[in-house]
Amino acid sequence: MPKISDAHREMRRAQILDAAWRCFYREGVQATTMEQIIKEADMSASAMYRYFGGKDDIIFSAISSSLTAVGKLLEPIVARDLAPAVLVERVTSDIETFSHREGYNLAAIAMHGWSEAQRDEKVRELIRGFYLGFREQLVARVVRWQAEGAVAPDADVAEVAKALQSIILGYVVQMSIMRDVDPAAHARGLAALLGAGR
Amino acid sequence: MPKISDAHREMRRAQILDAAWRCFYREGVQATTMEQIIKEADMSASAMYRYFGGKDDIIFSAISSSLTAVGKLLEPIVARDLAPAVLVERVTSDIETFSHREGYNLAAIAMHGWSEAQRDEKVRELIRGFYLGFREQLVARVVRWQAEGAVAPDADVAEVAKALQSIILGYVVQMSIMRDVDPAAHARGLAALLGAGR
Amino acid sequence: MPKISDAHREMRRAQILDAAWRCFYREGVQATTMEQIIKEADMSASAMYRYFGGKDDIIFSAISSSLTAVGKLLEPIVARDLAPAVLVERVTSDIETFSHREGYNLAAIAMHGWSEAQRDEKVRELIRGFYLGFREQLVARVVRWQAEGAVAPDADVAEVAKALQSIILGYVVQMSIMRDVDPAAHARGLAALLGAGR
Amino acid sequence: MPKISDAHREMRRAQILDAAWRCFYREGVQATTMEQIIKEADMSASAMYRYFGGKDDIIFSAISSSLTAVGKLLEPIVARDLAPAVLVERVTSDIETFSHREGYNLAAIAMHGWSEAQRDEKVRELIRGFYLGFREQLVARVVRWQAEGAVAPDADVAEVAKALQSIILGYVVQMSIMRDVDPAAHARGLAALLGAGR
DNA sequence: GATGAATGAGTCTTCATTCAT
DNA sequence: AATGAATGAAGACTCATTCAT
Repeated sequence: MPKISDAHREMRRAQILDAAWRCFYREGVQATTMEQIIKEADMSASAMYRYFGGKDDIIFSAISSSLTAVGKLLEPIVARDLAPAVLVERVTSDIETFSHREGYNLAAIAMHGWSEAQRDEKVRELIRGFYLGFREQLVARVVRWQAEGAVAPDADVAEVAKALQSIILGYVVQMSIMRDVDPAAHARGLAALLGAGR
Repeated sequence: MPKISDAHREMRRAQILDAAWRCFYREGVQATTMEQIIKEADMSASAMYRYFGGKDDIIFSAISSSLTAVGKLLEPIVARDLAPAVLVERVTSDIETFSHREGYNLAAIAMHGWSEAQRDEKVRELIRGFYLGFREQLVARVVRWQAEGAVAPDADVAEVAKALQSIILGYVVQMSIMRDVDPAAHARGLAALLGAGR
Repeated sequence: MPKISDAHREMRRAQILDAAWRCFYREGVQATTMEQIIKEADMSASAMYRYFGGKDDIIFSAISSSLTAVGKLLEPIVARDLAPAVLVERVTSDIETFSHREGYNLAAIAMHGWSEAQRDEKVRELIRGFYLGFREQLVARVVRWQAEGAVAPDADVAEVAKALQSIILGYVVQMSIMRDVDPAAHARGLAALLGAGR
Repeated sequence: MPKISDAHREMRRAQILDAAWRCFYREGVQATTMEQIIKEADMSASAMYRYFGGKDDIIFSAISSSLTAVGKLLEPIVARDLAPAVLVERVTSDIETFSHREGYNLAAIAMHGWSEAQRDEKVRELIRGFYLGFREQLVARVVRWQAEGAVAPDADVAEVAKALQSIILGYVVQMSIMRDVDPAAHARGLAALLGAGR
């Protein structure tokens, strides 16, 4: 009897979070009203409050689920044995693909999440934790590059990972603001710059 | 006589925009209320509407004036003859300094501005225009690096500038979310990565 | 077969009314929500509506059953042959005992009932009817006091009963507001005052 | 300039509290909506919130101002040199007169206040403090009766005052529930009862 | 007979903006 | 030019009640 209830509950929650992101993407997180989310999710106000404690809960859960989705997307790429510029290309390319396939702009969502993080410490901790986890994976990647001789043996791997993460995050910014970047071209530009290190 | 009025007007506008940023930084752009700005600027509601058309006008003007300030800060650095990693270090270092000196977090402001850009096309055009202008300066810088042999002669300078801009923007993201980056270390990490291009 | 059903029905109704009073006592009658009663009675919303027509029905029935309980409590006391001050002491003492034994504060319940009576004529009629019935018993008591010479032969027994009822009701008020009254002390104070009539 | 503001403020607050009592009297405290008070006070919702922090603030202030009014009414009566039954008659008679003159039923208001006191400790403390203050005046009165020989010299004056207060409070209850009491008849009944103490 | 998810109307409160003074 | 009291519309959230299962 309650078996249906549990699966049903998760389905409803996902339906609501999806609707929320479609609104957040269009209107911004704070400017989105509960009424908009409710209408987008095609349910009643009171039904919504059965699944989430309130607007803050929806915002937090939406950002959280978004990060989980991005994590699932990027983890396998970083695990592969790719050179720096190629890694950046694959990551940015997958972000682009994911954005368009899912119907909501992942880059726009990131901007809203970062903004929200500035005013809500809990959200900042959530995003920060996720990014630090991703950075750990980058560190592991850099360690292997170092073993292969692709990175100087005396380099601080943590510092390299931070620089690498800057490039990826900066791409997302340009993707959502200038909208004139392209994974392949960006990777070529990076590769040319990498050669400049000599 | 109207000269004083004009100067007065500009002073009042600046006072309001400063107050607005202090609020936006704490609360987020959309979540900030006019009442908060009014109290922070220490003036009456009606006085406020004498200097700005409304909330949207304040948001747009605040972002615009912020960009102008950042432009003035960065232009001289890009004009100097610095190697890539050094350039990035100087730019990020100046952003850090500027943030703390002015009493409001420039990185946080950037997040809010980018978020706002996703829902207000006019704001996006404003920021985009500014970033494209900055990129032009980076292109000029890359051209000179190419002339000096620091960048491969067959590289597309626009692509290189975009990659460079990613690094700077990504630094700002990490500065506002992870808050564990440091201009010098970040530049060292980048330098190590640049050497990887061989 | 319908006999069990009837007994079951009455048990369920009593269970609900008990739960309702525990809520009313804590939250006030109007401020109590159906959800609170439902949770306190540990049943489903729809089950509740099978036994009562709605919130108003529960309120009315709860007050009614409460009055019945108080009636059963007080009737035997008034029937006994006690002097005025002793009667008041026994009545107030039994109200105190009943309050604590049953786990819900009878005096608090009275306040809520009286308040509800101000806005719902049906409730007022219910309580009024009960109090008039109790007063009848007091009248009978006063008649006997008069016969015994304890009350002046020319006194209007109805007026004396009203005065007596005031003392009892006023005790309940002080019990729920000041919470510093005690049946014995109160009766002693009354006895001292009674002597003042000479 | 702000001189008008202060007088204006108090006038507005009084206007709102008056409107609130008219509503509380009809609907009960909790069941009264802000919309009703707003309409009754003939102002906008936002204007209301300029003068009171919210519904709870209005409730508390309304009860508080009501107690102050009752205090002003009763103090001079208790100060006079009257016999017990006469004192009760004057007090109840003035409460009756005040109720009808002011256009809102003071007894009904008392019921609502007592009920509210059961669920809001701050309200209970407010009312309790007021009643204890009134009781102090009664104690002073009893002391003088004792000096005059109208009360037994060994009686505990505090206990007598409590009994006296019960009679007054109980009258108010009967006034609002049975609505068949009358100050003079009630005082006569009390006097007959007082004589019963011999 | 029982459940608990769903609802629409309503609740308190706040907002950006205006206007009499 | 300046004030700050006032507003109508909208904000988040809750309620008593019903109905498909």
